[in-house]
Amino acid sequence: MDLQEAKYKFIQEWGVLGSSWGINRAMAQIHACLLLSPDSKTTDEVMEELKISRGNANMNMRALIDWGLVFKEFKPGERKEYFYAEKDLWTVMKQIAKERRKREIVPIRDVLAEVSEADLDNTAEGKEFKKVTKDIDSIISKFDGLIEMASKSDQNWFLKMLSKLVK
Amino acid sequence: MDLQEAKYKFIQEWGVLGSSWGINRAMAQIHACLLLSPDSKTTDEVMEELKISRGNANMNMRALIDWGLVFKEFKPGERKEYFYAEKDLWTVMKQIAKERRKREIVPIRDVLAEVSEADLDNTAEGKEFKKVTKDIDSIISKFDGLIEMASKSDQNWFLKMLSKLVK
DNA sequence: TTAAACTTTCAAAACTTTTTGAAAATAAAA
DNA sequence: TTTTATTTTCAAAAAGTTTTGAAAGTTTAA
Repeated sequence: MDLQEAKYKFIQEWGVLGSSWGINRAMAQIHACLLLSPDSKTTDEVMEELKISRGNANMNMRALIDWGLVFKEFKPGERKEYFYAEKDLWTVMKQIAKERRKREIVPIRDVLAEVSEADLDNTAEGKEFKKVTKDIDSIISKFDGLIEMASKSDQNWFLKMLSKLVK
Repeated sequence: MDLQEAKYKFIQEWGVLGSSWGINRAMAQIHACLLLSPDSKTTDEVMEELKISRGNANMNMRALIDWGLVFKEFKPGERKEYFYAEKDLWTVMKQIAKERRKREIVPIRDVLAEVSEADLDNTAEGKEFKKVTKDIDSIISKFDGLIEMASKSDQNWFLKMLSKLVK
């Protein structure tokens, strides 16, 4: 297997993985493509490498910038914009965690807080509802705390902790 | 807010959350519906509560059984099948982690192992490829180890650890 | 200015996933 | 048996998502 083939395989699989995490295929593939590239790339280069349209490339590149995973760069004497990915994987993980926290944890916790105010009667159903939602909130709040800690910690804190834990 | 309204809100939001985790809305909603119910429910009851078709209910109920999150029950003298959800959230989390490991971690690790065999030349691109894929595998292998540990541990091990960690 | 290079937008098309519902299969009762 | 209750399947429809590409917008250079 040569580099081109290896790159192709990895990019494809990164796209598949992205899809099962609610990130669209093109976005994940652009991310993989930039991650693997030693230099920053233009929209045209990405379009060419992934065989996608300009609109698609532009849209998802901007989503990646929005997620804090990709940055723009301007080269002197060049009119085109260049893009490069955050390479430190600890930082990448932190960014993704932060972003998902905002999109997923905050909304569900809001709903949990809202329904905890509900005026439930003392039926079996009411009790079960209270118990289950309380349990869920307790777990989610732990993850939330973990993400907050991770966001603030500067080193590879979480990864180092994981290493120790897993041995 | 009364119980019905609170249940409705929670079920809807659980469906939304599921979607961004690659679990389809109906499957997540059925799960929520059974989680909240003190008793097991028939397909018809679930169809009625969530306003979904028989085919949809049947299909997703079976997917939940497949994931090990829901079980069938037969009641004496009754022909209908009853379904109930695993209520212990630690067990639910373990099951989900196991299932996702199989579907996501294993395939990407297979590809990473495959491409690590690639015969890369000593270019900047080749070096970057090696570095990035090695980094990713190292992180994924830590998560993989964590999930394996969690699957084997019987108590609320992970949640307790999280509690200590987060304070 | 104007023209050229480039980026952004967005409606329509292509594609993917989910849902429906009726028919087929299965199981239990009469 | 035959009938009835129930579950399963699956093709087609609906819904949702992603992608395209051409037109509009923006920026820079001449």
